[in-house]
Amino acid sequence: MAKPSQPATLEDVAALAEVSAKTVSRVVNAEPTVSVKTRERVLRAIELLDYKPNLNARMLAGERSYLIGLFYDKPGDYLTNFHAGAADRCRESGYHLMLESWDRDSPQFTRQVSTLLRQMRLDGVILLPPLSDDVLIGNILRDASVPTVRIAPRDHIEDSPSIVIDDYLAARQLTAHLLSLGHRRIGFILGKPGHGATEERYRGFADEMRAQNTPIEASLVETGNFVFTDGVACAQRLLSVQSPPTAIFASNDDMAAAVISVAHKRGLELPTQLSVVGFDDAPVATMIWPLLTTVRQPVTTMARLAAELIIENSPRRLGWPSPLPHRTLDFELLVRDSTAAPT
Amino acid sequence: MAKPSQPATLEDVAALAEVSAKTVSRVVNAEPTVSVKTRERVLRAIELLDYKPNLNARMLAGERSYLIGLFYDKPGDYLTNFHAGAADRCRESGYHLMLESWDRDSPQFTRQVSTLLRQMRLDGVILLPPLSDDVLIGNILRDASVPTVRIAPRDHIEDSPSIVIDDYLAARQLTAHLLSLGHRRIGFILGKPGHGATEERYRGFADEMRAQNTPIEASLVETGNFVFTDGVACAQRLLSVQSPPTAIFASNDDMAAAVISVAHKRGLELPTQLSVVGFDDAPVATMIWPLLTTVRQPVTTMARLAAELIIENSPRRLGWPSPLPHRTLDFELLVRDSTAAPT
DNA sequence: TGCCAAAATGACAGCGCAGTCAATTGGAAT
DNA sequence: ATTCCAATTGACTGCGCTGTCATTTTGGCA
Repeated sequence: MAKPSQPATLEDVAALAEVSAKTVSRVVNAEPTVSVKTRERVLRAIELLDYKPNLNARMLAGERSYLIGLFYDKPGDYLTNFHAGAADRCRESGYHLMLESWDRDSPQFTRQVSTLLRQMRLDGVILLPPLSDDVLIGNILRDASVPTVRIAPRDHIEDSPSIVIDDYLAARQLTAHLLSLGHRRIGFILGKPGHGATEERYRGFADEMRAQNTPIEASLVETGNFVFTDGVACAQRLLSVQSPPTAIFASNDDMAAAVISVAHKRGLELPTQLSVVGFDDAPVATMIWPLLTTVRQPVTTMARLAAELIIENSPRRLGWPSPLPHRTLDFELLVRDSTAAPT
Repeated sequence: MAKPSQPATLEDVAALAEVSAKTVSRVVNAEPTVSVKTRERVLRAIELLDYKPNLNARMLAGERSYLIGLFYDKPGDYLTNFHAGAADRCRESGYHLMLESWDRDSPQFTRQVSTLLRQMRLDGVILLPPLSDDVLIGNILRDASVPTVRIAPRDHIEDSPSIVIDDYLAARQLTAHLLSLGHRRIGFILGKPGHGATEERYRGFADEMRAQNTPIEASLVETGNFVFTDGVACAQRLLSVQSPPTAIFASNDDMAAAVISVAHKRGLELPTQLSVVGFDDAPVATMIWPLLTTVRQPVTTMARLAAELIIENSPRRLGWPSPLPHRTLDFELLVRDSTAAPT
């Protein structure tokens, strides 16, 4: 592995292998029309010169960019995991990730996105919630015909693949767990209205309650917008009603942590006097006591899959395969220390 | 703002403005040698065609890439904030961030990094801890002469700028806070050995204790490696000694959360029976009860600054200005609910 | 052996821009 | 008006690669 001060180019390899630059290009791009003998000679030259194709040139000349956009707006802690998973998959195929942070509420949002898209070709874009449900950005991407994969969108959008877990089913199972422990008065803290997960998780809760003939009291349903501070307020209200719930289902772990912190402050004994479940297995879920019973999404796997969908469809620019890939991945129910039978 | 299906190029603008492509290039790059009249005409044409320079072409043709690498390996929660800050600053100057996740312990680490560097020109790289102290990656970047900014490195490395907060001073102040409350037996949980912050924070603690004639007991110093689970073990040991400490200084918030969770589990009354301080103002700091007394690093500001250093030095490829910029930013002492006078 | 289609290879242009250097212009000084 | 220099502008090239299409080679078959 020689290490020339000036990186080797296609021409250099071509000269060494005594073929044309175009043939080297063919080998690099794994085009089938190269004889075995030639291919091997070229590969040896590539090895020898430690040749790496220049991405910028490829982007400029070719129709691929080897770049995938990962767009987010105020994500939770999972961003790090998600990025790691997607980056990993990208590296395997010589792709790269361009992580872009947007502010959906900024007046410049639209302009910024379309500027980016026209500045560089992206082979695809992965949309993280809540961007997965954003019509504006969806349209921009469609108009620019950038293949888009949505993570956990509210609805299946019929022009782009999506990757989800079954929030509804997970919520049902979590509720069933609480019910099986003997809880009957269960409080529920909703996420942010309009967010896909908010509806599904509540629907799962409500259906399971109904299935087991347990009434849902209106006074025990609060809206916490997925954030800790709102969760605190919800918990306080929930625990102040005449006959407080024996268990609380928070739509995510941050809000569950809020419930637990309020309970601690009030001197409640956990989990005996109050059971709490969250959702997401966020870092905080295992950084408090009692450890949260929650649902884990396979974030890293989702990320890999999202990147993979784009990478695999990138060469042929024919659009997505049909039927459109909508993958539902398995979640994991994590029963930990925050749930117990009511006293 | 017309919206042609085919993005406008330099040529298009040149034609409309009735100048040469090169002149448009000059305007776009804010070169001084363009007459006011011409510049205005060109600017109008740019506006009209909504022209955006193609990044790939710029990278290929010019000596700049408008790309900054943000390299990390297992960062904490602050990554999201850091990325957002850096991305923000980048966008202001038409730059982009390439977030790269490495595994320092992987045998392919070196090869992967140098492959990336030869695949695309980066105008600079920002190294997040613990990569800031990594000699291997430092050398690769130096050999490739990629301007590098280190975040919170252990030592000032004299060939690249760094951005730090004064961990030592912050730790002293945090310790002084505990001391002023009346604590004398104070436990300490160290971070990961070798990590820059680990040493500085302990040094600050030790110096302040010494300055106030308070002995440090060897049995009250544990090593928690900055992670929650190790923090749990440390806390258990610390609270099991014959006469346990009345306060515990954890080198970061995750470990402080661990102390609090153990205390809850043991039924200790917080903060009266045990005061706890953390470091970083991580998300968990405000997602538990009692809210953590801690130190906030201006992560977003650090990120902006790091990006800015690279952006500003990018045009002239003369290397860093001298003296080398080593910025120490102000931290913020956040006294919240986890500290009180001992009973 | 010769013929032909298929397979393999190469020549060349051009992606969109910035660097180089030569050509032109403008204006101040004479 | 003339001269001269600095300010301004443009022509041209090449960055490293891929797409297109022409050319050469190969192998199967008559």
